[in-house]
Amino acid sequence: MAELLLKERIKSWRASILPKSFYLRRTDKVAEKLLGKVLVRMTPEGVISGLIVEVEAYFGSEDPASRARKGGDLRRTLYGDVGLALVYGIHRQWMLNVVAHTEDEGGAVLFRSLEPLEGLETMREFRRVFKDELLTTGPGRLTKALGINKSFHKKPLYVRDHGLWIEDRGVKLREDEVIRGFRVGVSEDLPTPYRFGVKGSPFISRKF
DNA sequence: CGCCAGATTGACT
DNA sequence: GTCAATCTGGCGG
Repeated sequence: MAELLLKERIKSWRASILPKSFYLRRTDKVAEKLLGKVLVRMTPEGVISGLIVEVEAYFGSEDPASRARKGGDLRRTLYGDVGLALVYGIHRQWMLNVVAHTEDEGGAVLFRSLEPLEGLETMREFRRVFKDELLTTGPGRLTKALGINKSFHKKPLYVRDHGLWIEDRGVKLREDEVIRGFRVGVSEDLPTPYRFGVKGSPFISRKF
């Protein structure tokens, strides 16, 4: 299969931040639409960014793998305002999600893998690895590479104020360039696959 | 405060 | 392939 690098398709003059309304629709639809968008982090060291090549959709309490099942703040956040970051820790890694769902529903999209775009030197510093394929391929790896931690929890990603946002730089994916699979690492999944990836990207975290 | 499950990673056989 | 490090959040007491 031919390798697909999304950075070669960037039309940077069209860069625009994704508005809050982008996240107010079915969680799986948002997940699919996030592929090819750019996750941007502004740090004192400069801009760090990556193209989104792999995501997963998680729903509300009816989803056996959803953190909504846990109750507490995670559940409240999943059912709350869309467009906010949802950050939580597991096995000493930070997981980055964005809250996305229709009215009265709960749901969020997990960022699983990026194609590194800007600030690779800083990423290597944060990650302490030197192979580009290992910088941002995995949910725990990408948060570390971008310097994302719990302080971003519940921060809106549709404004630049907090140094973390998502942009559209005009990268378009055809329907046949998106692959689906079952979610990674969950003990109990739904009968429908809710993992989405860019077909042919060398920056997918694990084989579909 | 203690217990425990967990959307992972990296080291090692 | 196996496996454990090491930490967060929720919940019971």
